[in-house]
Amino acid sequence: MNAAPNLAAIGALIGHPARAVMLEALNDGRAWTANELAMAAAVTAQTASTHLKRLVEGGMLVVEPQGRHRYFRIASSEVAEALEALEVLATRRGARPGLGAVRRDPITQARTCYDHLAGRLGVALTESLVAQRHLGEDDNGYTLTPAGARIMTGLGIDLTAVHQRRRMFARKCLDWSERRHHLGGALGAALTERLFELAWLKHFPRSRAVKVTRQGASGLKELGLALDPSS
Amino acid sequence: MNAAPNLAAIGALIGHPARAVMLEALNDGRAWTANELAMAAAVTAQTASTHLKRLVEGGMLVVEPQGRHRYFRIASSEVAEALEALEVLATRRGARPGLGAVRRDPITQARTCYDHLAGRLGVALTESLVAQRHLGEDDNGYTLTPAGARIMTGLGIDLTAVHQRRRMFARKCLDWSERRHHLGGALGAALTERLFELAWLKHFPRSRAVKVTRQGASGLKELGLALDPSS
DNA sequence: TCCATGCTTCGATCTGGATCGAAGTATCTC
DNA sequence: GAGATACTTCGATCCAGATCGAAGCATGGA
Repeated sequence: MNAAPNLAAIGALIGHPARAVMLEALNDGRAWTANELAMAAAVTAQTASTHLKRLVEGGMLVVEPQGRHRYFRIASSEVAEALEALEVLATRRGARPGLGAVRRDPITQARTCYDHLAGRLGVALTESLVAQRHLGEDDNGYTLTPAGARIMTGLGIDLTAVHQRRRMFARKCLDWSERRHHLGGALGAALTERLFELAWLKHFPRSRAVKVTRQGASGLKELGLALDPSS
Repeated sequence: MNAAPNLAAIGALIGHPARAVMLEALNDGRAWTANELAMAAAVTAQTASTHLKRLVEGGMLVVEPQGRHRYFRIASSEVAEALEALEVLATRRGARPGLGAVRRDPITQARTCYDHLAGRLGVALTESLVAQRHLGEDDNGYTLTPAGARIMTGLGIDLTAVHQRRRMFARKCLDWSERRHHLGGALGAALTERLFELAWLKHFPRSRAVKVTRQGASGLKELGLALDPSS
């Protein structure tokens, strides 16, 4: 049994500029309409339609009709993880944020990587949680300390439900813009979701980029969590 | 900063049939010559040459000249992990081994997935190590028990060196042919390498497929490790 | 040194897939 | 019901990239 034909097919799905833009946009974890994706990719509605059809048939996206609108989103966390792995490679070969430069670009500052927080903010929060000993590190990723469990529960996160999800609990996720780790896995997703629910985070319009709200900044400060990575 | 152009470029590298065959072949962890890869992909040497050049420039492969021969191999474990993540997706959408059928295909039986053992054998050994309590499981992957450490050390594996590698120690790696986990990470790689060194495993010629030698079967049996997954 | 082999480069040919104008279908709003 | 909007399908056009024959360069062996 040879996997190469299907590997090539998946690669080809990702390997076209318009489709890559769409996948990137959808990696904010939200659902987008066909029209929004056409505009994001700077193609006509009919071109977007054929691309989206291929992405759905290829298992990368799922579509939900709501009246005249068709909402597309990434099909699974497996798809997101594969895109993430490719992004790490893509950044290694592409232009990378200068080492010394402080980038002000909203995407590198803070963004959602499907369902968890990435960018400078993602790295900062993660490292802060480690420094405060809310997160430990073991051979395979992060662990949650008793103090960390109290913080999460205090924020309203149901840790039992998080443990029961069929994915890694607390993954060390290599951040493509920072080349350091941010918290992924079920815990990273739960924390990020909760911070959005609390309105401590919100999205820039039509973007993966994320900003910390005023109440978020003060809430995170109270927890002793930093908004900038240590140097 | 938008990552889509580079994402599309990486996808396109993988997304061509001849190149996908080459990447698949190289995922056995060995180095192949340009001619061997041309034959694997059923293209002429000149076509292979242009493809290989693109894969090297794209950071997927590295090349080492040895006299007239040029040996290509996968550039890093990050590349291998990205390919693996895509393979999981690719199998989900492609023809999948029938549930009830017992596949005799050497690739699904046992193969190397870059640097660790996969397929039925990889899953069997992993589950056996878990059943014998040589491996534990935690939130993020596998852990090595004291009994497991004795086994590994007894086999000649330097666990200190394994711990120092900059990658996950003992990863739960979803096997694309079995839809169950096999042992990946630095430990999976070290164990597999050692089993080849001991001549307990050997490759089918020019293939990712792996066979257990007679001494391997008896050595593994002595350790109480199964060659077939439990049902 | 000559011949064989491995590999790369060059240039011409071909094709698969992206693209968009036009048209059609479905849903929404007044 | 009419008009607007969202989206899909159809068909013609175009082009980027794959392909291989030919030629050239590098290495190995007799």
